[in-house]
Amino acid sequence: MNIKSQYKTKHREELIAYLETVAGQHVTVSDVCAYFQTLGKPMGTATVYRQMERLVSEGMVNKYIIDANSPACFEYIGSQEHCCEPVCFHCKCERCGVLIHLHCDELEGIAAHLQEHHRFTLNPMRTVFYGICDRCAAEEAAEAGKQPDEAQK
Amino acid sequence: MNIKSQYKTKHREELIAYLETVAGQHVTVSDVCAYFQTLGKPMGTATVYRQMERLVSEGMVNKYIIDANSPACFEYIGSQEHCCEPVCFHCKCERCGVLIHLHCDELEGIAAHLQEHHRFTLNPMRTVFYGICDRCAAEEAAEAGKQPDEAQK
DNA sequence: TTGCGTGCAAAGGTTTTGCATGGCA
DNA sequence: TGCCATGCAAAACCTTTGCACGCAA
Repeated sequence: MNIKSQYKTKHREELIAYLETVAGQHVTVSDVCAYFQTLGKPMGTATVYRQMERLVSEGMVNKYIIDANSPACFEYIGSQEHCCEPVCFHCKCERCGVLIHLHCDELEGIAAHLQEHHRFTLNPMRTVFYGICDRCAAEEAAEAGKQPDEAQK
Repeated sequence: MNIKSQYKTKHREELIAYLETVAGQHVTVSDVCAYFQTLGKPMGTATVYRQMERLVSEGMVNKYIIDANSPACFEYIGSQEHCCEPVCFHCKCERCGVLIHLHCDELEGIAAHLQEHHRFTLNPMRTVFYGICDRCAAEEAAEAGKQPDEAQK
């Protein structure tokens, strides 16, 4: 699960530094490229993809697939210092994009259940629950109330 | 949530008939096209996409987005004739990529739990549990035993 | 007859890959 | 010095779209 090589290049450090400044938000590869472009320190698309892939497998960054046609979103989560004792679960609102961190014993039971009954070793760092947060649910309900036939799109 | 038009074309009927025969399994658009190709009744890619989109909005088919690089998976659920809930959960192995789909009452409790205790409306169609399948876990353990430093790739 | 459905091809966008060059250790 | 990282460009891939024709109602 660990990555071996890893030269500590300037690009890598700058990328991590930038990600830290937007921790808790989601950024796309093109966001990253645009940012370094404006800094006068352009970073190639391939480089960003390759570094992101590595950061994801290192557990330092989460990757979210919102939609097949949208670019992937990345979120810096650091070294999970805040998630040390219990496992940290993430819920992502598909509508407003808010990311909710949960420390919940009952959810931890999922991992045990999957292991025992389905022989599947869950990786909570990589797993994201997609859905609708309560605020968006309320807003959608309100919209549906106004225009019952146009709730979608 | 309903679609208006709807001519009852032959392609549509044949597509639904095929989907019924693979109910409970995942199929991609290219699977569908390949199937009709072998039947000598080729169906255009665009047609399949357009019909699938409609079937999804009609609630007859579920669409699953597993990974940014994988094609979307579709699953026929019909008119919910079969007793259980139409939604299934997915486990994706990070190592070999195998996709496991589960119809599991205990996992469905998660949705209820998230709703009641965290006010989060889970979307099981978008949610994928990442982890390691049992076969890969066994292989990794074997590799780790042989060569502790080369578990990956 | 009207207008949706279909097929083909091309476009759109994201992500990956090949290869030569540059930088870290 | 060796090997990884980078950049550029091109490829690969899935999905959508435009347009002309065919078919359902």
